[in-house]
Amino acid sequence: MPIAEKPMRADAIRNRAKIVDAAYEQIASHGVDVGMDEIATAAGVAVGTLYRHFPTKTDLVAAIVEHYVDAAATDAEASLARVQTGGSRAADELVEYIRRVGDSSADHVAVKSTARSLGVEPHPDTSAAARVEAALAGLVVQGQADGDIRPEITVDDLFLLMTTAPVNQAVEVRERWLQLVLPGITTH
Amino acid sequence: MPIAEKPMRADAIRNRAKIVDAAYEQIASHGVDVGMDEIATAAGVAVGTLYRHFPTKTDLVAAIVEHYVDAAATDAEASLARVQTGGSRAADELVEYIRRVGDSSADHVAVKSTARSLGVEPHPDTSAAARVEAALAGLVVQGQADGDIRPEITVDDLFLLMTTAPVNQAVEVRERWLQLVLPGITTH
Amino acid sequence: MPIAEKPMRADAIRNRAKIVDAAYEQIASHGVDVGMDEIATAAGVAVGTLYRHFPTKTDLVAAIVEHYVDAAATDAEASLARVQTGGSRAADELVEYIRRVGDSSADHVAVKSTARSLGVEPHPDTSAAARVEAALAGLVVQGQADGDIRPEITVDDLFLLMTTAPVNQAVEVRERWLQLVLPGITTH
Amino acid sequence: MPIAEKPMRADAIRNRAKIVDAAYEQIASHGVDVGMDEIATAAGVAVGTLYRHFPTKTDLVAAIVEHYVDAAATDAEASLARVQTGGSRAADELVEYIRRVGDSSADHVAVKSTARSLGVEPHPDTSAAARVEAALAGLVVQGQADGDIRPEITVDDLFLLMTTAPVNQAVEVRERWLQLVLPGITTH
DNA sequence: GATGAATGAGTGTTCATTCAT
DNA sequence: TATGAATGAACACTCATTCAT
Repeated sequence: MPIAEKPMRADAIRNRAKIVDAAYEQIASHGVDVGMDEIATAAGVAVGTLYRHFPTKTDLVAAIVEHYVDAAATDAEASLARVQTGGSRAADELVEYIRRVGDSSADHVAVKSTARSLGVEPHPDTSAAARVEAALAGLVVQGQADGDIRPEITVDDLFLLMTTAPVNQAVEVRERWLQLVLPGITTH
Repeated sequence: MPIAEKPMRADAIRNRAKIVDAAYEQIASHGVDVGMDEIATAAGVAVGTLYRHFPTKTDLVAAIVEHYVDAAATDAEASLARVQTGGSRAADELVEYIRRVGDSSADHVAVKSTARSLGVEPHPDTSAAARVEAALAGLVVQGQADGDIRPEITVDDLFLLMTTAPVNQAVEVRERWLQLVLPGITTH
Repeated sequence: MPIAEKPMRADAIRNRAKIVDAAYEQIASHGVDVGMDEIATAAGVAVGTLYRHFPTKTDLVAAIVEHYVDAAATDAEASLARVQTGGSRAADELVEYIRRVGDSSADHVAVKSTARSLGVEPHPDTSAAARVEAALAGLVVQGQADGDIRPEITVDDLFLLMTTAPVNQAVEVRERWLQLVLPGITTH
Repeated sequence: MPIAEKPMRADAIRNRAKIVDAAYEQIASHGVDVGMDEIATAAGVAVGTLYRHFPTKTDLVAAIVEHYVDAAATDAEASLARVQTGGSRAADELVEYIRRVGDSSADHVAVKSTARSLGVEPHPDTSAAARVEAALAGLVVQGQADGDIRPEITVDDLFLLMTTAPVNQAVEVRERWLQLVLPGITTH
């Protein structure tokens, strides 16, 4: 039963979003070591405001990761939906999904390493993470029912592979990695 | 025409070794951002000494990486030797080698990311790196001749996988990763 | 079109002044090599504050020099004013001015050499420097019209002498130097 | 009555000379802040050797200054000799001497400021300084007897002017300075 | 609530000097 | 005695965080 939180003021919400976006952008393009001032400037607010929303740099990064996971969750759910409506095959969606996750991280080099370097848990117990898990589970089960995915594969296996994907490398490298890794997942 | 380098003094050699060891240890356990002072203290020398041996933090990290690659090279050559003397099967040695590399890095969390974060080339054109490459090439060729390794596999593929191995995870996780990845390399 | 600069906060202005004063004092009495920390302490602020106002030691010294030149400009203009209102003779004012500049620098040994050693231009194209030049030019012209100043003397000549004055010596020495140098400027 | 000092070994003397030369060169061209290591390297010895000869950087600089004063002394004595043999007029020699001192320092920018910045007395009580003084005294007296030099001028006056000469400026500037300063010394 | 000035511990690095070889 | 490796205090500068306005 959630504690009733006073709703944020409209401009505070707007600021929060601006900050997360700017921080994402800055950290992605200049690495974890961008200063808080730089992030604040990029977000068009003062440092103080930034600290009002995120008491710690770590908190800010955690928010970014959550943001990122959230997008991934929405993506995964869309994949599952396409399968469930008969629009496509589960295994194909799974492969495409892994590829897309790698691609999107690739544009934003440092986010993952950032998260780790600041001790942010890779899989925070967010609802977003849970949503990814649920959607992928759906795809795996269906893929196995189709006989396309190896029966012993679990969602954790997929997480393991995705968290070790060579995100900050050229497309060809990422594609080659996918080809190397696929036989361990699929049945053919 | 050999370059006439004056041999280092005995104590200087000892210090250099102490420094590399301590730096390895410190960076591995506390991340790249350990201070040079901390490293020096851990090595039992003064900062100045550290800087006499490595004019820059980057130089120090490069030396550590080289040290690490060197060990990996010796290991790979031993594997190849065992195969060439008929002592064991190339594919088996390859798998074991990958596992060992993961194990050894595992104790020392951050070294690889460290190297990258400081702009140290992952594969500096060291003789050590060349040695690893040569030995692994030998294993791959033999494994393919044996029909154990997929014909399209190259040494670069192995590097790709090894550099994305989940080094900083528990044994079981690393083992699971190996099982997921193996089908992409071997023929069975 | 005036550049819209947000006015500094009152306390920031106060701090800036405190810093310039303290830096002047410290550098003057202990030489250029006083640490920034020492200057900060003397100013009663933390180093960070010092760096917020002057991003570089060189910037700080430049500010000090400007401060100093500014005072000299005001002084020179006062001299010229006295002459123009008929209150005194141009040549006398000139001599007194040179003496005063020597005196004021004398308390603060190293400022000039400091400026030079940090690569700060001796005559930055500040309005202050221009003001000194204009006022001295006025005095020189009038002194020549009076027949007191040698006709070939220029403002640059005065600068040359003033920048070579023995600022860090005892009064008597400085006075003797003035007597040695005067015949080259005046007609008697 | 000097204490009998054990004569230096031949190679020690050679080293001392090499060091002073190298130090002169280095400090002149790179400023006071050249490291002792750099000086030692330039002199072809190890730092330890340098420190055996000069226990302190200040001592080394003092030695350089003495070296410089020594050359100036020889020069001054030659001037005096030319006057005494009737070869030239004292006042002319004096002016030329001042010009030469400025010139020679000019090649070696930082030496004087160096000396001062390290707290080396400008007129160490060396025999060399005494020789300069004696020779200049001879020139002054003769110049005054000739009616060319103002009667109130002393050797100290000359020192005062020479130590304030704009040594590190272009020839034209130095020449202009000389013209400005001459009327204070001569009778015409 | 937002601002941005102030804080101060910490960083990598230098260099005069000492001392074991 | 000469060597050059070791020392360590000092330096200019940074940046996450706090707090007066």
